[in-house]
Amino acid sequence: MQDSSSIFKNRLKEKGYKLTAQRQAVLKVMMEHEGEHLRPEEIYELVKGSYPEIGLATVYRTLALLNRMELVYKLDLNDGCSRYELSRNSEDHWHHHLICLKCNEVAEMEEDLLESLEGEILRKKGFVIKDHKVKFYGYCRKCYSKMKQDK
Amino acid sequence: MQDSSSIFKNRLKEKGYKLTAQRQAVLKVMMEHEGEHLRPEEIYELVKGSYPEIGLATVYRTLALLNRMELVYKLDLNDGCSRYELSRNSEDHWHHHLICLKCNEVAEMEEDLLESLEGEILRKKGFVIKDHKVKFYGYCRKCYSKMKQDK
DNA sequence: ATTCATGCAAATCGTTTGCAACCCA
DNA sequence: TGGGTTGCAAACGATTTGCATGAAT
Repeated sequence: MQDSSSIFKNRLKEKGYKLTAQRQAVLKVMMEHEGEHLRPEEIYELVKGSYPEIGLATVYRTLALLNRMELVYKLDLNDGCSRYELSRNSEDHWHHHLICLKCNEVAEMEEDLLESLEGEILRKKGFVIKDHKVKFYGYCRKCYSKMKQDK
Repeated sequence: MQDSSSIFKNRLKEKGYKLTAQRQAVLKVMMEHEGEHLRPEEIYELVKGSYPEIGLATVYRTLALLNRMELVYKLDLNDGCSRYELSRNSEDHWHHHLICLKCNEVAEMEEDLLESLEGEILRKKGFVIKDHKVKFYGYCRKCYSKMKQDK
């Protein structure tokens, strides 16, 4: 079993790309924040902790690279910017996000309850699914009970 | 049963907003292109057919207004811009999009196969779902059979 | 030594906003 | 008449790019 950073090294070598301190620093930040949905700007600030000279453009370029290598996952929560998170492993492509309309918190569901749906889509539409993104908008437990109370 | 433009007139009146030629022109374009996923820029060009003096900012403002009134639906296909489509009716919030990774065509699925999933999420997470957006990425029938052939 | 990567600043893209003129109710 | 609405241009925020320098192989 390999961790993200050794996978990264291997894939860089494969493609003839270089392993730089900046690239390692970005990946390290992503690994230290597994499960979070970070904006490029935030990642930039965090990386500056261990590598102060880094430029924002490099962060963008590195995130795009990590995304192509499936080490991070790019997501769009419809809040005007893109967000990145470490992928748990490259096999799992299930990302269910529960977005609270009240407090804007983003919770996750890992479960792949959509599998039966994929079979149905293949049968009905002949469409072969490789990935999906699912977002649910609503009210989280906390906000929902507060809303009932206030009423 | 009311059509979109009479709903629009009523809701504008309700809120003390005004019915202008520009607003009518934008809605007309959206109605003439039901089922399509148009970019604001495209909508702008189309509206100029019947209303050449219109400004792009007005198109944006009108689309935001129509979206708030649930007469159009804003979607994000992760291609770097937002897209709008006429909503069939304000009750249905199910928008399943099948996005082909080969030809980029966007097909739709209307069916609300996710309903049982919503019950489960409520039970497990206490999260009350008001809306959801589901995107499936893969290969459409046409591209998939072409790929098998070419191989 | 070569080639790729970086930092910076300028450029770009989609979108929003300030404002004076305009026009529906 | 008066307040919402428009068109224009300028402002905006996120992201990308050109380029000379710097670093990894």
